Amino acid sequence: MVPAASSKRVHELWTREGHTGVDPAMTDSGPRLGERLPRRETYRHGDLRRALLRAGVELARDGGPDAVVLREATRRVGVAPNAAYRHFTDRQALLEAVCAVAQSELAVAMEDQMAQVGTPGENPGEEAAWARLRAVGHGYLRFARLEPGLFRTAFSVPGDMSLARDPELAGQSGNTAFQLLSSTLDELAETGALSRERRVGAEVLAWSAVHGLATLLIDGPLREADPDTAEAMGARVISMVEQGL
Amino acid sequence: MVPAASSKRVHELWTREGHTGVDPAMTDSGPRLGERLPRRETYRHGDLRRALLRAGVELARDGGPDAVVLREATRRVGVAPNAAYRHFTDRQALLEAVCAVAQSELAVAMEDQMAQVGTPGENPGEEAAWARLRAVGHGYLRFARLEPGLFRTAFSVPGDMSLARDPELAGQSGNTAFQLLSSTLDELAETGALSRERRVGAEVLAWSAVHGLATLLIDGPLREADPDTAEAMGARVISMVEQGL
DNA sequence: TGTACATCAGTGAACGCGCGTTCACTGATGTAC
DNA sequence: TGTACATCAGTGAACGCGCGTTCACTGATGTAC
Repeated sequence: MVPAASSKRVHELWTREGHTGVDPAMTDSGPRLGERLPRRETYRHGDLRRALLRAGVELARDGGPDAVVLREATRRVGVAPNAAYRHFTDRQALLEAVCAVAQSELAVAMEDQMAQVGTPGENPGEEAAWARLRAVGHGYLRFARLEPGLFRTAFSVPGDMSLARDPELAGQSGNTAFQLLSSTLDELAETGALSRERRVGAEVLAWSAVHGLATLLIDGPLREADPDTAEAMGARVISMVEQGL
Repeated sequence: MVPAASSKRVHELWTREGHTGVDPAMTDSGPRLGERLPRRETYRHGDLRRALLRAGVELARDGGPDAVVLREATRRVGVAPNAAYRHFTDRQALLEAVCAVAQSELAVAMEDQMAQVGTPGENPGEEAAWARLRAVGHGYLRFARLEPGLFRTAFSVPGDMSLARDPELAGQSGNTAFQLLSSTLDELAETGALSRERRVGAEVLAWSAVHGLATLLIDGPLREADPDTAEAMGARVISMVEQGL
């Protein structure tokens, strides 16, 4: 519909190799970042890669990773099934791109919660650091409950800790979900709230607790829990982490 | 091959409606429970339902819930694809039966760990109660790491906490995984190690932490961790639960 | 005890489905002269 | 500025695959007489 801004440079900013944080085009559709004049307004389609990615994200949102079906994405965009192969080598490549978006959105959800506490610069001290840790956890749980399909997609693609710092998976601050957790724990160590010894490997402790609750709530036996109960469980799990660290 | 013992009563003991604990026929193949003489040695096949279930469990073991493919199960048993419909209403019914076996095996894995500590009768007191709680967690993690396919299958079928006490999902003691956790926490409350207030909802805390680590280790970003690291992470998560409860 | 019959576990063939992917193509776009 | 040409994004048709499921059947088993 609306042709996207697309000098090659700008175009690349919004494709797999370049973006940081959640691609605004996943929700908007107007031209972006007009620092350079677009050399042309459209390709044949306009910007099929991004359109397919957006369709893939919607599929993941509604049905998780298995719902990211290449033919359905092309159908939604109004294009022949094989057109996708101009932009993704195969279905797996599309799924991986969608997964990266999902991870970015997770990081953004965590940043949103953290913003309510303020940055360490704005709001220093031990108690604020603990509050930021709680915000990390609540953001994670909130995203899982509000976007279960994307949450599942974020963890669906083979990939290990080597990606934990991949800027492609980052939120608006340029940090990934893992980095947000990690730097908050660093801060707790710096304020002295956490001994050096206890700091080591603390990521796994916090992450396990919150990830487990998220999984049990959205896919597991706790899936029938109402939002208030889920919220209360989240608060208790997070408080267990605080005490147990 | 080997015809199974099968008076109607005995037969039902090993089918969906009747069994407790892990069906030994999932691993053995000889006749069982000979208290009654079999009225006949075989059906056409012998005992197709159980054979299909066993094949389904092997598929789940190797590839998780998605690998439980009805046609493949019949192929392995050496029977026409539609023969399965004499014993399962559809593929979902087979998957649910496999899921029940997986949950039983999880409970058994936990019982095995707990047996090393001894029952509350054999080994009473607060410290032993904590040791039993650690055993519950280690059994859970051990099963996830040794049988990731079955672990994923155990949590793959829609079903909520109303099944938490379903004898069909129980281990050898007749308790489900959830009941093993729950009664261990009860014991901690009785010895005074856990106040009434902290006892409430404690299942979710312990379960979340351990389930989260299991998920991250087998399907998630920690999947590359070597066994020793995984073991150490498990110990730390469990110790966090102890301190955080 | 022997025979006719009913049951129902398993067969054989076929169905429609939707998927991912490949092929040779076409025609709008951007570029070289 | 105008024309010929190369590029390559998207087309149209088709492929093979494996799945779950349905149908009318057959023939061994257990039962009624």
